[in-house]
Amino acid sequence: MSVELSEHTKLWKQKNQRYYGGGVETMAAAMKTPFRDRVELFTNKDVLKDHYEPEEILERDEEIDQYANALQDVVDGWEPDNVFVYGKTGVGKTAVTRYMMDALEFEAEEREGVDDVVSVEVNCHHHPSSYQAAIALVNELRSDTDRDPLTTGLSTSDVLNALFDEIEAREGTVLIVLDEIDNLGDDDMLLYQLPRAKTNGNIEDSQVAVVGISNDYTFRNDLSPKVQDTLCEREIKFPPYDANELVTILTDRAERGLRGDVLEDGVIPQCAALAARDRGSARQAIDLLREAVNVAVEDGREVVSEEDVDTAVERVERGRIKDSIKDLTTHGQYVLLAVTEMAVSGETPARAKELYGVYEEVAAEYASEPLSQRSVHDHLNDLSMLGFLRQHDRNYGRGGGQFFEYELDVDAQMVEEAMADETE
DNA sequence: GATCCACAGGAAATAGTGGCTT
DNA sequence: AAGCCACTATTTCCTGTGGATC
Repeated sequence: MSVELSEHTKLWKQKNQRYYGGGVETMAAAMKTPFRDRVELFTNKDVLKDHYEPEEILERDEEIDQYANALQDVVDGWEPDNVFVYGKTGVGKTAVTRYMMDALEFEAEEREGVDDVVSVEVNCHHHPSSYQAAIALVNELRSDTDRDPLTTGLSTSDVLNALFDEIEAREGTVLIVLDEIDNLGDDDMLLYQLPRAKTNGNIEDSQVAVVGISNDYTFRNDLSPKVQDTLCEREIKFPPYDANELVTILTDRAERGLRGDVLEDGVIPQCAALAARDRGSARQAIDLLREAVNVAVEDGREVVSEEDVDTAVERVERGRIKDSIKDLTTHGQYVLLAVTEMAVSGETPARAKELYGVYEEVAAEYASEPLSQRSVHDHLNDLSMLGFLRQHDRNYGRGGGQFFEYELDVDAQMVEEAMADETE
């Protein structure tokens, strides 16, 4: 009986034969490794990664002007306005804000008679309540001193007082940047307290301004009116990038991060067009470009073609789904699986009641007590918000009543793959 | 125009986690 | 160790709602 040997097993056997057969001196010389020679297309990989911060901001001149206008008071030595920045993900809000903060700190240093400026940034995605964000702010402010960081367990007022103390100790202008501020939901406490710290006498020697960054414009309307007025003294809107702007950005990144001759002419325009049509996000466009290059590299080719972009689209989408599935609670995942199962057997759109039955089976498969219907409702709602599901409002009146039907809004196969990795 | 279906989703209560203070 | 405190995920109970039907 003969077994078909894999490519790598054959190589391994050959190596052993050559070495133990005495043909070569060392193991290394006999070795033919599974690693291939491949041509390096990147000159700097970081430039195309998510966390890369561009040193130059492109195609956002108008927004930078508006920003500078809003913060001019700081440079002139006045109490600054609070700023509310909004726009979808990947349109440069955070990058421009960081750039402005650096510029501001520098400018304040240069000018005579202007107080020092300090900026602290906290991402509310990781600290999704006023309380937690306040703690993070204190720790951020303490990070360049030798004071111990705060942990949870303190009462709200203790945390606030600690925060005011830190701000006061700076004796200058403190700009508090709250990124992804919509994650605070309707928890106003911090947003209410900070702008009023001065009038309430919590702070005397320093000045505070809040810069709120939000993906979601409706967040502004959810705030209580009092907070809305103070927080949104200045509003700066970041529109999505159009295809031309994305071409500029991608061209710049390609020049910094790739060898000169690796992209076919159509690649950058195609990435730009796809991203512009979808969300107008620079991050998305750059992800596409990077993955397209990776596809070519893995294939051992030296030139990136437009077909590689098509493959990249699928990969990026898959990665996105995988990441957000990871963030779901286990029961959120089961509910999603239930919908996926029904979608595969062609039973969607389905109403919550039907889905609940399938969900119970899924939970049983994972030896988990099923949650109540009410909770599954909430999970279905969450999944719709996150873009996994689409909700259809149905109303058949007296005979049928009002209810929702749900269907999958992403590729069923991708969900199954991602879930398989997740629950292994 | 009143009625009523079949839910959606709000409110309050509960259980459980993790960490600080005394 | 006991007592707080904040926070999350969940359950139970219950009110609200749009529009087809009476």
